[in-house]
Amino acid sequence: MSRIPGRVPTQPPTLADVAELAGVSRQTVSNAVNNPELLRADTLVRVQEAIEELGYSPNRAARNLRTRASHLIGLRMNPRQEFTANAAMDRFVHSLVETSGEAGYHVLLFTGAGADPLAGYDDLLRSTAVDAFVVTDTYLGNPQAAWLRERRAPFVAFGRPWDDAEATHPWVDVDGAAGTELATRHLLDKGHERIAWIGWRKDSWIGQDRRAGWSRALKQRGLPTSGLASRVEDTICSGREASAILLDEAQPSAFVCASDTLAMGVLHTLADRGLRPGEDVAGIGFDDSQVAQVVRHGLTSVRQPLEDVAIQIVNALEGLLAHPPRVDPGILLTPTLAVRGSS
Amino acid sequence: MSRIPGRVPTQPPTLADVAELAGVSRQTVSNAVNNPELLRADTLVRVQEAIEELGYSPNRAARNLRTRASHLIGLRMNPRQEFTANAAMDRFVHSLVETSGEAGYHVLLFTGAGADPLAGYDDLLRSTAVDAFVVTDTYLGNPQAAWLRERRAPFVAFGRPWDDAEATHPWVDVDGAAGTELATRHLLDKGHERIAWIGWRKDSWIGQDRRAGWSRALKQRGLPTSGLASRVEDTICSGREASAILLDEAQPSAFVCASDTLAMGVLHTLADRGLRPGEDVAGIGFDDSQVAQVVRHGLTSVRQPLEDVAIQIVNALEGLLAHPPRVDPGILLTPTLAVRGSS
DNA sequence: ATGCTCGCTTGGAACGATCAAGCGATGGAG
DNA sequence: CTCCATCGCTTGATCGTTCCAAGCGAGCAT
Repeated sequence: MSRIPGRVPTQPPTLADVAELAGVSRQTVSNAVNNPELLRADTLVRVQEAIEELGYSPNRAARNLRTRASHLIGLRMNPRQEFTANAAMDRFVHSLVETSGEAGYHVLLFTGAGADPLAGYDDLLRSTAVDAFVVTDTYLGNPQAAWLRERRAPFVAFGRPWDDAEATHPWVDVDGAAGTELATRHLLDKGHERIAWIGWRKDSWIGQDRRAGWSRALKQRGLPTSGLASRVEDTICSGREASAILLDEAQPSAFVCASDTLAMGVLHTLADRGLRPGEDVAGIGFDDSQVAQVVRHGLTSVRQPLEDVAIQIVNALEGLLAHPPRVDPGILLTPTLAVRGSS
Repeated sequence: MSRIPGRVPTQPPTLADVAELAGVSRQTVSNAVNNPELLRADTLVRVQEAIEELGYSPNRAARNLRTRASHLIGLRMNPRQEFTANAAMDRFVHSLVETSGEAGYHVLLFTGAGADPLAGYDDLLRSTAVDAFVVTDTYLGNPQAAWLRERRAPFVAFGRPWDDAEATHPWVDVDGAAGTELATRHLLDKGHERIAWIGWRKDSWIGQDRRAGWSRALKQRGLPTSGLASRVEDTICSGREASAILLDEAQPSAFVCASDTLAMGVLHTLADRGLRPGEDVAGIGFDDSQVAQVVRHGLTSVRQPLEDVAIQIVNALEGLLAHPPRVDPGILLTPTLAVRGSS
């Protein structure tokens, strides 16, 4: 059945409209869109012309209903913390949207309204609104992972399953230790021998990982680490205090930090004491945030390859959603070092 | 028709399943979900129990197909520019996701792949994937606005229709002039009399708007503006150079800038010359980016009420999508001043 | 000439929800 | 007692697409 002739063109054209115009059946139009190789060349051209002429595009809802797929990927926005790790997030979302767009997927943002972080997932999952999730907040173990697996919801994690080596879901992560090792080596090459670490408390997996790179690099050269490490909250203030104490008690000539925030604290301390960053004392941060780029003289920082992370995540997602599904193994990517004036 | 008895529970429950369990018809279940007031109290309870027991949630695709609505709002991510105005964007997206979530809408991100910024809109529109758009990149006029209107696509703009006073679409914007006026007054109250402006080139509507607030505040007190204004690119380097020249030629005691980026340039110049920000020379930025918050002593900055912007935008969207549609007039919100050490 | 396969096309039936009309029971008014 | 409106729920049709199985003409071998 086609549109009533005198109908206003408010309604978008349907498959049937295209079929009528091209003089073929609905199924043929559907094949022209989804399996063009099934059609004879001349028929295909005719149908494509009709599609072009009407400006037809398949109705997403109808297609989703029939195929039980939405081509949407759910991404939960972490509760907004004014500064921590957020810098990287923005870049990551950008990359993810672009990469998944090329693969025919769109990104659906949502928030876990209030206390229960699973509420948002549950709703989208049960209403079959998304095909899969990208889970990013895996910094403290990840309760979602077990929950999602239990519900057989396809998902890929940005972040290792730290506390669960047996986890079977695909994941992509950045090798934080490799990043801080890179940073520490860079300082060693510049002649520094007393290199301090300012990081997070022990219960942070990511923090422990990043710290490991620093100590590994030093130990490899037979240099000391004891007395040169500090564990604090991820605030500028903490970084500032920690660096002041370390300077007094251990006289390091350089700092490697678990975040740009902490590194900014170091820069503040240097300024307090009239020390020139990069000349008197060096400092390196982590995440290559906007701050690192615009601060005076620039802050050397470990940069996560978020574009590559997004590519790998989308790739893993395509695997999960393929027929039959393919579960990729975890992938660990190596960060780079953005060298600026502070080192 | 219900599920085949022996079927595995892989398939989510449908309306029909709930209906069977509750001993009512499909339509009654539908009403229980969408128009509960139509049911007798005891029936409603019975249906709700069945819904609860099965963990039922309406299938989005089916509902979308029937109601011709997706409850999705399209938001185009601007092509990533490493720093400009991006800071605010992140905060805005957060607020938008949260606010629209409360109104029952989700945010769908997409990118205009490549050159044609309209391609992404067109695709989503024709496939009826989204109900409406939020348009943010209206800084240089907005070609999308005319295009979307022509296609009768509902949309709300974050940003005034500068070049088209006759535009009929709803919009929400922040009064940039009020913000810079606030900043300038703040400096005047501190005793400054020679206050310089560093802004963008004339072809930027937003830049002109922000500049107007500075000159208005000065003229109101009978203070001079000539020779105190500079127009440059939005980079730190430009801000640094412009402020150096202004200091030499016009001896201002304070700067108001069109962006945090430019203000950072000012801070760099002050540091170059051994001047203390906030004590010797004051500086104020715009956007209250992360940088403003973490730079040493802090950078005073005009803060856009992005949470309120999001609320108003969602409100206008709800109007557009209501039956009958309601087209709200444009809304102009007033920013606040985040006072820090630089002033 | 017959039968069979092959390649493309065709009508019918889902997918799971909502809309519009219908229908029996109840109750108040005439 | 009849009529009709109202209430509360049920029934059939429909949204636009893809899947399924059948149709059908042409080509080829027997």
